[in-house]
Amino acid sequence: MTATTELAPKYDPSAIEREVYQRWTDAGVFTASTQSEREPYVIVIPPPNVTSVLHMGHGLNNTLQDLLIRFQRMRGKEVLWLPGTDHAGIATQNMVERQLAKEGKSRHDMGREAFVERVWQHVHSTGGTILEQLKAIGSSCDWTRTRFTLDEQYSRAVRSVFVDLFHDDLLYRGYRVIHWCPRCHTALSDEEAEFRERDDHLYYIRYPVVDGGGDARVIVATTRPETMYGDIALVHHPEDERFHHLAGKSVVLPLSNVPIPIETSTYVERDFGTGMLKVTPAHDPHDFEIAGELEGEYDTPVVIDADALMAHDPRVPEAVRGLDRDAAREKTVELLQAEGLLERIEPYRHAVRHCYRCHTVVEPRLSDQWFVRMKPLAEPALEAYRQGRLRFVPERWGKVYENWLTEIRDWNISRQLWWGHQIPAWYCEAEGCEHVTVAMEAPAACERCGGAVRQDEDVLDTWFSSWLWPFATMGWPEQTEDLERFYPGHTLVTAPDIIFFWVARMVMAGYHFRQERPFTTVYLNGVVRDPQHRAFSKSLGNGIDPLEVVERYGADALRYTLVAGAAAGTDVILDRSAMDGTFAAGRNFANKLWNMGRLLLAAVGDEAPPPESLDAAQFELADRWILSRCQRVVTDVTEALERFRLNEAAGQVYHFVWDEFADWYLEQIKPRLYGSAAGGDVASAVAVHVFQHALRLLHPIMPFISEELWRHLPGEREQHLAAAAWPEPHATWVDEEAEDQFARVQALVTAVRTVRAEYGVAPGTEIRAFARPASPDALQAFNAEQRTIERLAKLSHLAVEEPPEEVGAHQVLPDGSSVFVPLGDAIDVRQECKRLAAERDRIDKQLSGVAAKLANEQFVGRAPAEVVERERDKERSWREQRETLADKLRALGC
RNA sequence: GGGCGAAUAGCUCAGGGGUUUAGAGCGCCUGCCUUACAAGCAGGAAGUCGGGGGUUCAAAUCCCUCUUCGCCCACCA
Repeated sequence: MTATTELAPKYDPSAIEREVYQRWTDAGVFTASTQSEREPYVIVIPPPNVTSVLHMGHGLNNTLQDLLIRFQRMRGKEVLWLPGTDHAGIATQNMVERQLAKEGKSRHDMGREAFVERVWQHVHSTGGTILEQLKAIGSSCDWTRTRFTLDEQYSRAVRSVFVDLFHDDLLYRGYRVIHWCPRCHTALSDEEAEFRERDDHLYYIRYPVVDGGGDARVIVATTRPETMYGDIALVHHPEDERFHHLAGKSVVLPLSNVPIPIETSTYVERDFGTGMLKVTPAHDPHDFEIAGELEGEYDTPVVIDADALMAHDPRVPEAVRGLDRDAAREKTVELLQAEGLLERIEPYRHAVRHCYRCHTVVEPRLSDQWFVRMKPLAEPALEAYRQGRLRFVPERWGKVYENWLTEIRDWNISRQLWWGHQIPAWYCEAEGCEHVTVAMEAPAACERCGGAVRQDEDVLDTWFSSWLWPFATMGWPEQTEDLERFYPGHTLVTAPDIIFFWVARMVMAGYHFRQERPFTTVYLNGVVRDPQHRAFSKSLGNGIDPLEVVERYGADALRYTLVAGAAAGTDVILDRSAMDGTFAAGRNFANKLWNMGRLLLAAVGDEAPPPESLDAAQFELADRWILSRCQRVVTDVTEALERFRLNEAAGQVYHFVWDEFADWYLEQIKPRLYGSAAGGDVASAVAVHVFQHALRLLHPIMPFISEELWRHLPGEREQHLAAAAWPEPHATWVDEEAEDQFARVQALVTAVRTVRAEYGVAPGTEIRAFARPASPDALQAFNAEQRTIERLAKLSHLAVEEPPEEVGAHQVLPDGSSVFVPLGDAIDVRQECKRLAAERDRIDKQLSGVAAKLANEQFVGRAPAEVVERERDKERSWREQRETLADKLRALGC
């Protein structure tokens, strides 16, 4: 017999988690094989930033992935959960630049090579921390396949994609206005420039009309007066009659004193501002487009530089040159006012684009960048969704995906950074030859003229490497065994905020480069928030560190809380100021499991035969009941997991294990286990069997404690639970009769307990009870389980017969049976009368409700027969209860 | 401007046309240190399911509308 002392009375997760994890990795449980015959199941991790540390969002996301992975592994799939990290261009570069700033240096002081070397150092020293932290929450990734988006092999994949797209004319170099972060000093894609509401002003500026006679003015409303020095024209809608008298005229650009023409454009909204718009092609993407459509040649004066400082340009007044854009705005307004050219200023709230990394207001900037032509790539990705080959859970996110792909615009992939994949394009430096060589490796010379070449200094958008993650991690473009075996994958688990950045683009890349979707289901987990529904963030300090939770409550408690608290795709609210309350359910549950394990270890021998090997005739009602319940729970939990109803699965195991197995079954079999009743071997065999099933069902959610208990219990302990088989329901053990009968036993025991509690019968006092069964089934149940009932309800005597004429308490059971507990002097007759009268009134209310329903011909005529029948049963039950109560009241002489 | 989601017990949330009397965890109240577990056991209180209207024999559930929160998208400068 295994000594109980092996397990401490309180579960201490920190004492076992590390070792358990070590045993899994030692045994290679997480390593996927390309050789097995099993069906594959693949998840690629959303690669966290290489320098990041684990936060609760990762905790939730990876717990869910691990749950699915462990579930499928136990179901016999050849499972691959591929881990890795992302080089995170802007984020990582910014981080290292901040370090340099503390040393009083900038990356420009060091030069590109030294800076990149420095970033690598940083990555090597701190990078990968997050992967270690994932182990602490139990993530069963295949660590032999860890990848990084800047690995040499991965870089080849990225370059290869660039070259392929270029040759397919899906990639081009374009000169246009893009989003520029003046702080990060790089271009951003549309997705990376996030809109944020901002309180601003609308400035109404007077532009004097050239030869307009006297003081003719055109008034233009703008939010950005400082860009006016770059104006090349004013435009109004061609059908706007208010301005027809100005046809062919020009205005003087105030402060710059250059004439600019008045033109027309259908782009202009007549109702906004004054109906006249200033065109600043270098500093507004739409103005750039308008300018392109205007007749004639126009310059595109650049009046704001890369640092968002005003240019030293003749158009810019001297007093404004070199000011940053905000100061320039103030100064410009001041100058306009001085010249009487400012009509008025109105408060104005609008959405302004900000850098998604540093939240600086983005500056539109005219420049050369590389773009991916997205429309053709989006087609198959859209088709896949519309034809149901790609599924979203919850479904509503599919519409978000579809909408974005439908409205898709070209993707700017150039970043003016040093950290990342340098663009594999080489420009010819020979005079007059403007040829661009795009190739996997540096060409020795220009492929057209043989002149010297210079590589594009920019790097690629981080997402231009991560969109290849599902296959570049498997060795693509080489045709590897992994690729053969594990692509396409199956489920992607991620947060909805990167549907555009990542999910949609992976689908596009998957179809374009592999002619196959990268996964079939996208499960979107929610966002972790605080009780005010604010997302966790460092600046707010409202976050909870998952590792602190692991330390205090254990990884399983963390996982249980996250899984049980996250219905498909809904946000998870966690309260930092109430850690104990937040994680209590998981921690308490783990402790409960632990103690159930202790009980079984103490009571059960070193061997427990499978219940099938026992003589079924020896099974008592409780045995048949728990075995039957167990089969149903296996079915329900399996189905819930298959349907991604993860929180329901968690709830089902929890309630089965705690409310049914522990509170009823284990309590019921104690006399048998302790030898005071016969049938101990049957009880322990059934108990171990059911508990083992529960541990299997629980393992994907709470891997550590389930594995540790599994190891101690008799059974297949030589095998890791992580690699054990998922249970199959045994239809032959489903026993509805036993479930019904045991439900009656439970009801009767509960009724007596209620009486004891309500009438304050001392816990030690044994009492008598008289049951009046409502049906032969009920009678059979009471008779069969008389001893169980007596024990669990602390009865000295249970009689299934007419109760004596005595004062006592009366309880009605759900099936209409009733129980009477004589209480003699313990009862206060007047109090009891009051209590019973209140009870009678309540029943009358119910009764009249049901009666009214049944009197309604519409209901009886139209509702399904079973519903009507149920109502009839209800009425019968209430009526009986009513009569019984009336008897009781009479007996008491109320 | 368009779209999506949420509003259910003190708190955090499930549920989703008829399932006895709407559920869970935490918290609260009462009684118990019953030899697996006080991180426990037993019992209990607590909700007119955000407001209003509608469809239906039947609405927390479906439809409309309003209010309040949150999110996403968007070229009226």
